Amino acid sequence: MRDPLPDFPGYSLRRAANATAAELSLRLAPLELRQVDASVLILIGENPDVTASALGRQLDIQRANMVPLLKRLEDAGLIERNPLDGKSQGLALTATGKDKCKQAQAIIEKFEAEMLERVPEPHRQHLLPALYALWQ
Amino acid sequence: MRDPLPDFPGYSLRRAANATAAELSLRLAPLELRQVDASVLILIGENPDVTASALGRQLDIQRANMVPLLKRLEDAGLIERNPLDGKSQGLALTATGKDKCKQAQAIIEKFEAEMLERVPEPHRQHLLPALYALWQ
DNA sequence: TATTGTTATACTCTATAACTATA
DNA sequence: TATAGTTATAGAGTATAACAATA
Repeated sequence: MRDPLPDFPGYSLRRAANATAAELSLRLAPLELRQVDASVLILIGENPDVTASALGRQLDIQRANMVPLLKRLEDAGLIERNPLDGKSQGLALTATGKDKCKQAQAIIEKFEAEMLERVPEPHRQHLLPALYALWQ
Repeated sequence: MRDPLPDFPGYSLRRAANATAAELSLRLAPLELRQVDASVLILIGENPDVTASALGRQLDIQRANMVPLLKRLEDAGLIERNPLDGKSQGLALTATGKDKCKQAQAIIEKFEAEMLERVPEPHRQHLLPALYALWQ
């Protein structure tokens, strides 16, 4: 079939994102974590006592949608909430959460490395800076 | 906030894809087309008498999900169906569809050019080949 | 036996509006 | 007055299973 679409960087960007996201999801499935769960765990791990609102802003997730997401992580025993003042609550990883987060990071780092290996050498080092420029 | 995520190519890939897709959607909105609608119109334009199933395979869209998509385009008067045999139907652009497709292509090409301009010069030419390697 | 087009449905993800309580 | 957390809900987008008709 004649298909001019893959020559559009925007189209290939979407297809590449879909393909890699699908694969990472499969690899995280044994941990019973979605990608966004792993992202949240990593951010909480790096920023103890971060609030749900701040996480949402950083990850481009609406406050309202953080509620069920954090509830799932809390119900799974991975995070805990500590009141900072009367209205804010700081998030932190539990011991189980820290362990799960480490496992997720190992999977992600392996995945990222393998992903980069698929990119032909001359282009490899340019991928991250190019992508970065498109959303930062 | 400490955030190691943007240094993961896979994460930046997803963020870049989301950001650019959101912008292209805004630009296509005046035509009352979604991105996938534009993709379908372009493919039909390049491949007269293509079938719904073949389109789905090319675009990674399930047969079942092509039905409401094509119905919308047909109801909008952009495509028409011609029986190829007893069970397959060839798709083609109507005159209105050809016009709409041209407008969409103009918007997309302008968008793609502006998107590439945002990528610093030394990285620009490497983006498409790098992305291509990740999903093809 | 495989494929096309289709229906129905469920599930996830996301967006929006509204409400309360507090800073 | 702005912000944090929450609830409820609606809309996309996608996945799955099943079916009839035809190749």
